[in-house]
Amino acid sequence: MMRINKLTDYGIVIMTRIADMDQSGVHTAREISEDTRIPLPTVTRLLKTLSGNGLLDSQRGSQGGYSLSKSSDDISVANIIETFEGPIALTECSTNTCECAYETKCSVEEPWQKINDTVKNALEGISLNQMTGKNQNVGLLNLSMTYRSGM
Amino acid sequence: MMRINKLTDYGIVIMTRIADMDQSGVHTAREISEDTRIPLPTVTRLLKTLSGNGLLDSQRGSQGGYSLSKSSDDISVANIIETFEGPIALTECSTNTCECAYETKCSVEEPWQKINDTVKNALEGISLNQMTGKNQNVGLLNLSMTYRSGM
DNA sequence: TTTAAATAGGACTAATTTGGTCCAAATTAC
DNA sequence: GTAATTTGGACCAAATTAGTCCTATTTAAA
Repeated sequence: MMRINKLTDYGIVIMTRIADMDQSGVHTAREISEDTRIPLPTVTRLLKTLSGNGLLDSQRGSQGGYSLSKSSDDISVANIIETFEGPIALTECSTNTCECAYETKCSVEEPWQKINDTVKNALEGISLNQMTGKNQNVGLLNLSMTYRSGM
Repeated sequence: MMRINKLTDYGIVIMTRIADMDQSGVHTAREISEDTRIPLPTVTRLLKTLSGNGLLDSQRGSQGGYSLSKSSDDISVANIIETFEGPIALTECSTNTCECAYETKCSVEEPWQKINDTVKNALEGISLNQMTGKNQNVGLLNLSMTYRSGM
């Protein structure tokens, strides 16, 4: 159904939640799990991935936890998705590793590249800040202005 | 990796191939299989789905086969994707059956709706004709003008 | 009217991906 | 030193996807 994965969805929920809470503060896996009701083992795994990819800073040990590595204005939905799913590409053909077993695919390659760029641009245009509750309305206005003008 | 399914990809290849060949002619599953090198059983299943959803007309019996149900200008990539994967929606939240088990998801719902609209618009803007070899360059020009102006 | 060439419908299995859990190790504050 | 954390990785279960196969139906043409 051309969905992003559930874990990616969770990842966005978690990032949004951290941004919604104290942005400068440090939050533990347990805290986030209780807050989002996503099971703890799953949350820890997601947090590891997010920090491993530089979207979160981590602090080990007692009183440790995770915090945003940069402002929620500077983190895009595309950043989060790519953390979990790799480069945004609807078909293999649009990645560099295209083998094109069927020759017809190749005539189709460039249009796909454009399609993927469009999708990627859309996702890069949404900041984490726009996903939070506080700034939701502002974010929506910006967003709809951004993409409607071209369609 | 946020990909469309392999079968959907095949579906697009098959439709493109039919559009590339004689558009008004009738083509059998065997012919298309040999042409695209996609295994026959898989091709027959895909063709059944495509005709069942109205993108292809089918004619049974000897001398039968499949043909485009309408002009390749009037068939979009979105049409083909939706045939195999249902409504284009990156998250469940953006469909009508959203249950929002985690309350944070809801603050995120509207941005997602916008994102999905963007993706959907992009895919609706690509016609099958633009995917074919002949009209490739023309199609690309149109496409890039369409979506670049807004980004 | 028989036969061959097609599509139609659906059941079924294998392969792959995804979701989720768990454990042992390393780090840090108190 | 101890408790609270993250880190890294292995592991399994569940769900989805890919692919095949069989039988029925339809149609053109010999």
